[in-house]
Amino acid sequence: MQHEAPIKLTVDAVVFGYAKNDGVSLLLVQRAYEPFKNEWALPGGFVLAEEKLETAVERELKEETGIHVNYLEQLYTFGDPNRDPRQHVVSVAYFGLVKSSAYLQLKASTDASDARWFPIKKLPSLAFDHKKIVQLAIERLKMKVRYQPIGFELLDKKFPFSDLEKLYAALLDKELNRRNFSKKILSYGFLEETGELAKPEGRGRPSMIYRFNQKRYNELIKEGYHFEI
Amino acid sequence: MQHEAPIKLTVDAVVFGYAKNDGVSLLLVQRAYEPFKNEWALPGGFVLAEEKLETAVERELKEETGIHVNYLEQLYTFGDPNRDPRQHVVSVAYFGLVKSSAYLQLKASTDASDARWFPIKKLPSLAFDHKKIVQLAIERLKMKVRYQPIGFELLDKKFPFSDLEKLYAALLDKELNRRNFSKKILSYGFLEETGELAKPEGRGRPSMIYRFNQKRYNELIKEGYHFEI
DNA sequence: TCAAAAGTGTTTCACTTACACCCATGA
DNA sequence: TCATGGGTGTAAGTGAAACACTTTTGA
Repeated sequence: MQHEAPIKLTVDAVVFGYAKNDGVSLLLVQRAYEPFKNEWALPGGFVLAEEKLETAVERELKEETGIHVNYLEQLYTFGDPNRDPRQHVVSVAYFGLVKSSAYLQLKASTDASDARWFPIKKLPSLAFDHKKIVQLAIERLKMKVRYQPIGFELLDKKFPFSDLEKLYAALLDKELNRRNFSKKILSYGFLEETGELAKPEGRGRPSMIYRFNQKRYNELIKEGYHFEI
Repeated sequence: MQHEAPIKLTVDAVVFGYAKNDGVSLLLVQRAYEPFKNEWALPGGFVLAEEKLETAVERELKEETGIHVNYLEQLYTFGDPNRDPRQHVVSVAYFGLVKSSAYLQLKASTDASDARWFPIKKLPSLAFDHKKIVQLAIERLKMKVRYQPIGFELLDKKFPFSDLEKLYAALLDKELNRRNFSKKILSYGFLEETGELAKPEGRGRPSMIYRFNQKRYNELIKEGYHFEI
């Protein structure tokens, strides 16, 4: 057993963003070195000694993309001995979400650079086993959005109601009855009207602007409430 | 950075069993060495070079307890730098279930030895951060039992309907309306009557014996079915 | 023959679903 | 003034919850 290469530990981040035009998108970076040089991959890298896993993810995201996520949870740990051609590398994958504003920011600052958003319907081929990781993350996102208010992490603090509707339609991948969607989600009581109206784009009545009330949501959870779309 | 101790990787197994008298129980081992010598801990240990994580879990379980689980899924990865007093050890925790028969077997074979079942309502204090791991696993078990048929992994192939009822009452930690429970779970169609009757214990009408039809369940899942208690 | 445990029929109520209609805006 | 997108009221259908009753067993 002596002199065997020890198992290495990395983290990878599957970060989703949302914009009305692109739909749900995934943050990818282009690899600068072998293996898989020039291919697209998840942001991530080795965990430093004495470093927390979450810290490692946030550090790598900052370094490689400049992005700060406002939601982060652990996804799954991938440990197949040959997922990295060089040696046994175990990777703890995280699942992150950014608000629309951060989404647009990256788009502006790194145009033609090595970090980019890809709509999840048009993903390039990916390095390592990252395709598998991404698939799992997408499943998780689609499942989770149904019973936890993570949809709001993809929208700005204030958002037109119609955006929320479009986001859910995109995530659940089906058209939903407008009437029933609004009745249901408003009935929970954690959405607040701001009183503002969206400025109309093209024609049609402008949508009302809402805000997610995290405090109210936490109270409801304490009361044993359980929301589901 | 040279000469820093590399991060070590371990696996831990949170294995649950069920018996009518003890309720839901957790499999623990008594540590033979420092640190935490003689304290109770989750079965587990270091991942070998080129070893899959699941293989490592199953190997450690076999070595330390002789138990073979019939359900195993990854739970969470714990990576806090100081969760082990010796050095930075990252542990991938798994969540396992064994059927009643295996449960009773361990009870018989290792009586007064170093592996034992503890009812989850009467757990001893645990080594490392294992208490936290166990809490997460219990939450997962309670959540998951509501929308996935993992309850059957804790019962034998054939079981009296009343056992299923008691198991669910124990897991959900509330009394449930007998009439409605049976109507609901039987309506899904993945439970089969065997035609047998349980031999009565004490007085009262003997319960009918059922069997979980995994094939039928898989079909239902494919059809987009989604069960929930 | 009685208490205990298990099995079953039916009504009530709440919530989802579906449908229809009204309102505000730009072209 | 009309097409488009957004907001709202309500009837019909479906399924869970509650309740009451029957059956089978050992004491």
